[in-house]
Amino acid sequence: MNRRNTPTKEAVLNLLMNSRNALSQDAIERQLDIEINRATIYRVLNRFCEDGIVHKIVAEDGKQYFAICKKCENPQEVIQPHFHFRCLSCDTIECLQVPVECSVPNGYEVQNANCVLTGTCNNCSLLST
Amino acid sequence: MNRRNTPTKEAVLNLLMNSRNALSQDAIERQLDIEINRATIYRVLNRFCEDGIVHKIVAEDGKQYFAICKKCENPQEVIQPHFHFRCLSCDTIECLQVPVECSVPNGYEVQNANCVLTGTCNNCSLLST
DNA sequence: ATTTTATTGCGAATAAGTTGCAATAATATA
DNA sequence: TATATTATTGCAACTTATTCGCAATAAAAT
Ligand SMILES: [Mn+2]
Ligand SMILES: [Mn+2]
Ligand SMILES: [Zn+2]
Ligand SMILES: [Zn+2]
Repeated sequence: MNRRNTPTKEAVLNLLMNSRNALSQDAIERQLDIEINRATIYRVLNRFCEDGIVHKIVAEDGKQYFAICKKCENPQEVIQPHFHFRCLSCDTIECLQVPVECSVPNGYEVQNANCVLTGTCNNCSLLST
Repeated sequence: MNRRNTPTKEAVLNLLMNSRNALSQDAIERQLDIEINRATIYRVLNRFCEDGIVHKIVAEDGKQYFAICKKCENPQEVIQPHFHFRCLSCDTIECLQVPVECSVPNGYEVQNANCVLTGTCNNCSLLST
């Protein structure tokens, strides 16, 4: 399963890298300048996830959102699970720089975390006052 | 919108109260001894949520799971957001007694939390050794 | 230049959850 | 107790997100 470079892949990756928010398939489709099929976008995203380039967040709306792993800082470091924030007002999801540290009961083994806080982001709470 | 007592409501609530796991609509439908329509189950569950009797968890599979608020202990206390654990092996979701404490950036207001850890539960990790 | 096979587009399928509507039944009221 | 009110239910249809099969396309290897 060798990966190939394609315009689609690059376009989606660029979009994710330049976005400060996690994006859903349809947000990606809308924001892309080139037209890419829905199924293809999902396939590209899932491949990115398999390769550890991107991580997937499932929000309480049941939809999948995708974000680049290790944004800024040192892109070497392995990404660790972190919280996400979903603003109900502007309907965006962003990665918080807050690691998920949770002591589970004895014998439990955590492999992954999907943690989404919901509320109002800084921007929106300022606007509403 | 006064609530009425119905066999359906009681059956669903009993099931949830006696279950140690969060249940999805189809799990509920399967486990009920009486036959209840899919839409009805969802409506009952959503009403329970509105009334604060039940809380909803959305897992990474995008499905909704429902669990009684304030199980054992003092049923007076307001339920606080807590972590959930989803075992990939036995495919169950349970409420952990671990509160979600997360310091969000300045100006952010948290209203709700949906936090699901994934991995292997105690039972299943014992079995696999 | 040719071959190999990863990637894509298209349409159809799947699955979860919701909604409109008419029928039913719990509760309030006379 | 009989009647009126309206919350609840069942059914079928609908919506929306995601996946899948398959044939066509196009990277990359030879
Ligand atoms: Mn993230
Ligand atoms: Mn819970
Ligand atoms: Zn916002
Ligand atoms: Zn298990």
